[in-house]
Amino acid sequence: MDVKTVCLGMLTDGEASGYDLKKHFESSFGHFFAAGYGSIYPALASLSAQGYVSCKEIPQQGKPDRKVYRITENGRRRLLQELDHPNPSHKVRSEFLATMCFAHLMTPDQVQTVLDNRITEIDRYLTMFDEFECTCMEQTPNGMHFTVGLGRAVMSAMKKYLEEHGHVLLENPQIGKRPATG
Amino acid sequence: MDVKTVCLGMLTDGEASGYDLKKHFESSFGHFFAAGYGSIYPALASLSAQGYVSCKEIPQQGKPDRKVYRITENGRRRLLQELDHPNPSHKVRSEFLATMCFAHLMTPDQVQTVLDNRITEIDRYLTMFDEFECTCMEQTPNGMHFTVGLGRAVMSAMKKYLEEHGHVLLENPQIGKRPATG
DNA sequence: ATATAATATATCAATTCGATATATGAGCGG
DNA sequence: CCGCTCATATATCGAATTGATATATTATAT
Repeated sequence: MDVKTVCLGMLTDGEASGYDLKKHFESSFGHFFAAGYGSIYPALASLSAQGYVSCKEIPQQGKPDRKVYRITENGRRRLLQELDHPNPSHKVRSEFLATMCFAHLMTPDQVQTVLDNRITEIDRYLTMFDEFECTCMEQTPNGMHFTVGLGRAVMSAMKKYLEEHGHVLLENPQIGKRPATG
Repeated sequence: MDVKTVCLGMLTDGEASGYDLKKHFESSFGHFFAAGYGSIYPALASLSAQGYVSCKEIPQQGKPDRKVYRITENGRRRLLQELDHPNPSHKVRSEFLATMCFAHLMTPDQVQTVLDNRITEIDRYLTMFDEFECTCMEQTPNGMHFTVGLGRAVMSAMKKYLEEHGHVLLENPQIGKRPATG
């Protein structure tokens, strides 16, 4: 399950350009599967070369031609194959938590700032989730509601934990400790 | 904050080889910052070339020489610089959630298997967290306890959500739906 | 006896990230 | 009306990362 497969899945909802897909990656998929142009455009080119999507070029003045992609029957079959994996991964890459591991090397002010900013970001996500539920259509698949709900549950738990336990990182600041490790 | 910086941080706890660091990445850091040999060894080589760590080669018979790295004063300064970023990222890359977005294209059996396997994996993490708290020393920095606690809070919330809402993905299976998108 | 796991380092192709380049129209403030 | 930012739209590129594989030996389990 790479960017290619997620693009393919998004195209089951109807034809779209790379630019359109990027907006999906930013909004509904943003909290668990980010992708930039540097991944999306090569993905679409590759899918097209493999015959999993067809491409319709719509000329525009000023802007580059708009390339609209549509999933093919082969693409649909390929997607079902990719979805048939029993144990898909769920990975976190957190510079935030990595930073907090070394809070004892930072000043309390630095730590507090990082904690505050994380909570602000979580609030941004929670707002985004609310907006999604307000603006989405009835035919929006269950899976989208499910992932947004899970995002909300996880983000809320994280916020609560930060508010309740963040203070332990501010206690006994020990900068410059460990004068002789060996 | 890349693998290089995290390695540098780990080395503030004492000297270690790439192999040793890999074990840290698998255990205490595993749930929020995974890294494989393909990242760790080049990172250590680069840190060494930049003078942020020193390297002591210990010959061994049979196995390759054990290379033990130690953080230098320059490295310590560099680490503090890297830690001085107010808004470190926290990113999720979830093939699991991406798959669940397309649950309506899968059979209920397939979806159930994926959900079950995710819960099993969460339980593995929760066990790992318990073991960490049992086996860690008194001088273990607050930050490590904090990140493990946050991991536990987040994983528990996720498990609860899966148990309470997973069933919505099994309702109205609509495989082969959308016969004419255009 | 055979297979697997642990110790230990290293490389490589494929993938992804993050920034940048290009080109234009719309809207807004000074 | 000039300049600024934002939105539209595609594309590339170096750097970082992933995941697999190679090598070599000993210890443990089947």
